[in-house]
Amino acid sequence: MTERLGYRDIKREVFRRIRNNEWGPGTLLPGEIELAGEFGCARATVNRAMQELSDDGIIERRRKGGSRVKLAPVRQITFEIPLIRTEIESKGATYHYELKSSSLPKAPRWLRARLNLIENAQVRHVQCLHYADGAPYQFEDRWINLAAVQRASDADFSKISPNEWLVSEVPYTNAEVRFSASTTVATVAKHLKTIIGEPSFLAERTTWLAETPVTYVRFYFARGYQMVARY
Amino acid sequence: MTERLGYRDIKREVFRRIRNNEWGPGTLLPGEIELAGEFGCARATVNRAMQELSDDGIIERRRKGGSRVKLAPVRQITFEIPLIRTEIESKGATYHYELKSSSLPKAPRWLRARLNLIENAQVRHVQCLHYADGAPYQFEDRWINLAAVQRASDADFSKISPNEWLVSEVPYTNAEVRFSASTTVATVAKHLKTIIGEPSFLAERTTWLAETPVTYVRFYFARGYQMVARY
DNA sequence: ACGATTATTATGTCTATACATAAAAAGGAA
DNA sequence: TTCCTTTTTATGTATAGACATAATAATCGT
Repeated sequence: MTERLGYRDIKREVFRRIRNNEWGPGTLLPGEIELAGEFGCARATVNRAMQELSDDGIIERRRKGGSRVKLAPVRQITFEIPLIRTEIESKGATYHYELKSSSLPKAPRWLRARLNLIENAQVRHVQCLHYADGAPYQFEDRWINLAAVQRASDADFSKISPNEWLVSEVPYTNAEVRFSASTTVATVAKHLKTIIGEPSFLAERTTWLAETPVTYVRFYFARGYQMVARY
Repeated sequence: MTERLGYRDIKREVFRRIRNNEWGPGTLLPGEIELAGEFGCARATVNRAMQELSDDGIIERRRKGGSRVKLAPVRQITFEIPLIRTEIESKGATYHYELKSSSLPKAPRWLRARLNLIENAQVRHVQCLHYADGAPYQFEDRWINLAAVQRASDADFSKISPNEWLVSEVPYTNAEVRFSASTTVATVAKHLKTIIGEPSFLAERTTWLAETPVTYVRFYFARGYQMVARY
């Protein structure tokens, strides 16, 4: 008696054939009913396997057209974006946080443009530093739109970072992230204890709650930082 | 008569309640049977919705424990990594490619260590440049393990980039990608026409076909490059 | 030959039912 | 109490059957 196959087995086997070039790029794959016959399972089981392969960007599926192996594998990388604290602690390092400055200015013009704020809009501006094993790891330069998160005006960021505070206050947001290589400027160099002019990995994030702009933040990483992903 | 609800509707509605803080972080959600009752559909339909919310990192599910809203929304960013040519052309720019150097050296020590190659392993080393609207866009510095891809030894990279050639030769691979901010060195500056010492966005990719190391490549991006993602 | 209509077909999704499995909860022995 | 075993339960997965839907293929009238 043969083993009973689950959708994972089928997914694995179909992927194996694709990887071994038994089914090369562009090949029209057997239909779900045919595969179900071969593997001795229900069509729904094959369907789930193929659906996931499609989600993973391995195959392309069209009604009536059938499934075929993707020609140009527009492969996708997925990065998990944890809290800085989690990231540091998961490396086995000790996390430590320090508030550097905090103010309630009117939003400067460039920020108003970026977040689409009205003139005279008030924001909270916070700068802070995240340490790993006592060494500066990331400098956070954040602007919070008070019209979106009123409680941010009197929140105490000396113990908890604005990052973590916001996650607990406004958990589910849309965001745009930009990664780039920047030149370290004096203010950042002072905190990260790096040299002015050196390359620094920069992550910028703009966040909305539905349509309302919530926050814009720049994360400057210490020298040598690498963002890693596997797929 | 009420509309018939599909798993997308249920997923949307559950997510809406989470976002509106009706179900805050950590909340234990109703069980699948209960939700199926509320929405008037089969448990399998609710199951699919919840499964996807779990994949998206919105909720956490455990057998017997039930589903709960994630405390720290470890949301994930997905970058699409198209071919450079596709990336450039999708911006409406004209793509142009130029081979800069090509050789068949023995793998240097650092590469052997990285790809876990035997001593005296032969590799193909290719340097080339990708242009957008005539301006240097990305410098590609690639090493191909000939033991994994023999045809790479006499492939002609003067017309087609090693990137595209490899995609058609070795379709589905595992890869590790590292992004960082690097200092522009002389050789790269010469090709990208930037200044030595300037920050440059660097992407490194190591690729395996099953267990066999296939290629290691460095992509140096021109000044001002940003990698963008939304979620 | 050509355009419009109709038939066919592979995937998309839902349902009801069943059993599997991990993990919490309850119970029992020491 | 503490540790071990048993029960319970929510999710995980498989199945057969049904209908929906999009897109191709076939047909038909001109």
